[in-house]
Amino acid sequence: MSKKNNVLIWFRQDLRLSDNAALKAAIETGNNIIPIYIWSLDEEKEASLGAASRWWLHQSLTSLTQDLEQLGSRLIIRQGKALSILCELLAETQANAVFWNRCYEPSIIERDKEIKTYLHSNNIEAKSFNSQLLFEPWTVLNSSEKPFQVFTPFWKACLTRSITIPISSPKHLERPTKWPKSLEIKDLELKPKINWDEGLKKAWKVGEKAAADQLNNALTNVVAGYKENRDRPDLEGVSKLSPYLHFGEISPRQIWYAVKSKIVENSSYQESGEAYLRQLGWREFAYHLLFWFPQTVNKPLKEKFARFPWQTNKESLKAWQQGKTGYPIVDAGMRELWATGWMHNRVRMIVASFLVKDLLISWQDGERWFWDTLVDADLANNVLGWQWTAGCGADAAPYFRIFNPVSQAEKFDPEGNYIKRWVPELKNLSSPWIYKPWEAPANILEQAGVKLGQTYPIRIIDHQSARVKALAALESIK
DNA sequence: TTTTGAGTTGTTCGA
DNA sequence: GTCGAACAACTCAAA
Repeated sequence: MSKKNNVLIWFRQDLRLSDNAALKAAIETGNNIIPIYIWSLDEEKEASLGAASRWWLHQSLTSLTQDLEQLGSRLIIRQGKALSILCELLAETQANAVFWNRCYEPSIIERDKEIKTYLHSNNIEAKSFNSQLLFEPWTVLNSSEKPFQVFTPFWKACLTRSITIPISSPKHLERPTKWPKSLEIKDLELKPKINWDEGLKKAWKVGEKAAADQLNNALTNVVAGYKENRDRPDLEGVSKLSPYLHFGEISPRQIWYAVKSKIVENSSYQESGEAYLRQLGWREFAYHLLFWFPQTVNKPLKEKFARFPWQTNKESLKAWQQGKTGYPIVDAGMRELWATGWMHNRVRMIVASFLVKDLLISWQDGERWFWDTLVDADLANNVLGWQWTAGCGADAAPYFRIFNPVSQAEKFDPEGNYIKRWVPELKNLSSPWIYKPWEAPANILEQAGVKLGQTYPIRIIDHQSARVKALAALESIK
């Protein structure tokens, strides 16, 4: 019997065993599989994780390790520059191949190219696969062979293509005769040093199994009512799959086919099902734009926005970050974010519009805060969302679309339950005062136990005049 | 080739 | 209270 070779399977943003194209290809070589994870702190600068995402990663690696052990395998963890670590591991294990699934952050694309070139020149097989997107960004072009900059035609073009059917999990992984050394997960120091993660622990179960449960829950309880409830932060109206998607604990193809089969089962599911899948389309669009316009990581796509008169105001920024703006819906959102590492998408738009258009603080400041506090922080999606709100991105919101934080709250949190949950000091106020406590009569405030400036902040800005200023600022860059 | 209409997520104003 | 219009500029695709 001939001795088998070893092959490295390099886990990155694909922390799952099912529908993992690189893993499948590694298995098909018939060789022994050595699963590895490399924590490259300094190297992946644009994608280097924020605190909430690190917390998630710790849990996710723990879960992946357990899942691999069930297959008789392990996860080898190392820390350092990816190429150096790969070379070390190749030497230690005598492996002759490295397989991975592609990432699309510009700095990671560059790094991975260098790694591939280096390995090939040293006669190591290095192969990358698509397991994170429905469509590779370079394959979706308009009739002039250029990247789309408007969502609807982009998505229409996508829908004419076929989507690869997901692969099921392996039952067993061949192990090497000798395992290389591994760090322990705790050595990566991903968990916070001070104990601020209680809310995250309560809000989330992490890992591939949890992702599948979350999807099943969404298929049963969310997707059918998606069209109607997706904008309601007070209800269970969205799937909350974003962090699982970011870390690759579930793949978009798995979600795609799960929703499609629900539609086939029950045609009344169709309209909402397709509205839901369209959101996967937005994720694709974000990756597509980041690939074609990598400078948008920190620069506005619409160049005239480089001249926009952004304000620096540390106090206002801090009030926004801490959920102390005096606008209940904004504060509720920012506090939900801080407590759970997540915020409802409708509320993300409201708080982002408030930062960018009411406070005139740059979208990059908002983007950084979201990056650090979201468990689903994802470069492509975060940049698209903030540029869209600021009006400087592809297919952006029109400049005159300035969200009114009072009417948005009245419309999408009609009972005020979302506000009451996250801003409990207002819980005894009723409609309409809960949306605008500064207009409430003194006796109402008193009955509700609210003292503006003491129990709840006085609003830091007047929306009506802020709106006028924002329009003038936008006029100034025309 | 040129033209035309439509395009995730809104607000305000005046009839 | 409800309703329609106006609020740019530009990309894209179909006519």
